[in-house]
Amino acid sequence: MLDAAAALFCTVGFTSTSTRAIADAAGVRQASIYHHFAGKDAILLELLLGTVRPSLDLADALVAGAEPAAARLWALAHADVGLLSAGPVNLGVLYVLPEVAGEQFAEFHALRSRLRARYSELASAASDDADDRGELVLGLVESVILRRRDTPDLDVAAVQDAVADGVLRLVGCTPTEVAAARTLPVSLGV
Amino acid sequence: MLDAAAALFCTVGFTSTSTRAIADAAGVRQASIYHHFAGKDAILLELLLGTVRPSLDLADALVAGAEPAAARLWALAHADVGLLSAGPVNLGVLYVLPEVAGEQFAEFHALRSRLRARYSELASAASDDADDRGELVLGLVESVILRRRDTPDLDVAAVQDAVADGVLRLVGCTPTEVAAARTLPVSLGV
DNA sequence: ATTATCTATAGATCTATAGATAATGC
DNA sequence: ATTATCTATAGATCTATAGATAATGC
Repeated sequence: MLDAAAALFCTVGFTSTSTRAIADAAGVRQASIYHHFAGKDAILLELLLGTVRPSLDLADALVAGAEPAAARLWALAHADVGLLSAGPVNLGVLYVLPEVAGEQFAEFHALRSRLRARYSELASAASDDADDRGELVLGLVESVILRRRDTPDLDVAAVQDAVADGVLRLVGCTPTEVAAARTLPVSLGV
Repeated sequence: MLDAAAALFCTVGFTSTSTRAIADAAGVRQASIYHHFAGKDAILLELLLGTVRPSLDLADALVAGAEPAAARLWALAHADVGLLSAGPVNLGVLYVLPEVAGEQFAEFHALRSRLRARYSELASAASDDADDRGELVLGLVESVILRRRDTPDLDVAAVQDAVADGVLRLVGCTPTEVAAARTLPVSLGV
């Protein structure tokens, strides 16, 4: 049911997807949706939480790590790009839906805020500059959402490397520092 | 009518906005919409084209410019962040709507493809590296869409500078080169 | 004459609930 | 006994068209 909804929300759109369409794709009757979810909003919330929670768990672990900050930031960006690029559908597009601005999705926004804070912490630790570049860095990572939309068949591994390297350049690392961070194994990374 | 639709599409959502809601906001009757537009899709297309055309015009002009590539890239990123941040509503969110993937919006996608190509040209010219970093650069620029969504009251001028600087770091410019590119006036820039 | 707007409406949805029936777990 | 599913439907939309009326341009 969640899988069916995810596929429809990401291709047809959230509001364009009727509860009947979800039910048909999931092989149940329309009314059965309401036994499991309060409504379409609840389905969307569950999908959103499912995408941000793994990122936040990893970010929490990496922030507490002992490796050089640049290496941890590289690992986080690399993993998040992987999460956003993986899966049969581009769930990231759901972040941007105007409908998601509503109060019903406060829990999702709270988690995403925490993820943003983790990026800021790592970016500051890895940067020589005083500016907070966490926003820029998260922006570059999440730009794979639009990128995947434009080019559905991305070379995921290549994009992961390119974005993670770009993140380090963005916070001010020199090419030498970037190369060092990539080769350094981060125990908790992916 | 377009303004009313823009505001509703960006806040309520595209499919959630009925032709009646647009008409009410514009102060006309629901049926009158159909005298000016074939339907809601046509309104959305017009809005999308209106956001990408100014960017593309400037990009075309800058690609043909004679200033150092880094300065031209900085100016383009700066201006595009301004365009995406300006205006009463965050029109950029419309780019990501699943509904926009359809064939009806081919003209928009064609223009956006050309803009992407311009970014690639400038990024290659400004970079010492062989990789095409145009995608990363455009991604960083467009990340202001999500950023504006999370923080509606951005300091536009500060974000413009921060993103444009970030773009140059992304293509491999040193801090000295970045500083040089910012101070150099680009005749066609904004 | 042309363009813009209006009223009224056909026809097609869509959400969410009520109430019945089947399946499952203790 | 509880959980999951079903059928049927009320009530509320929503889009797009037909046809009438007003405003505008030559």
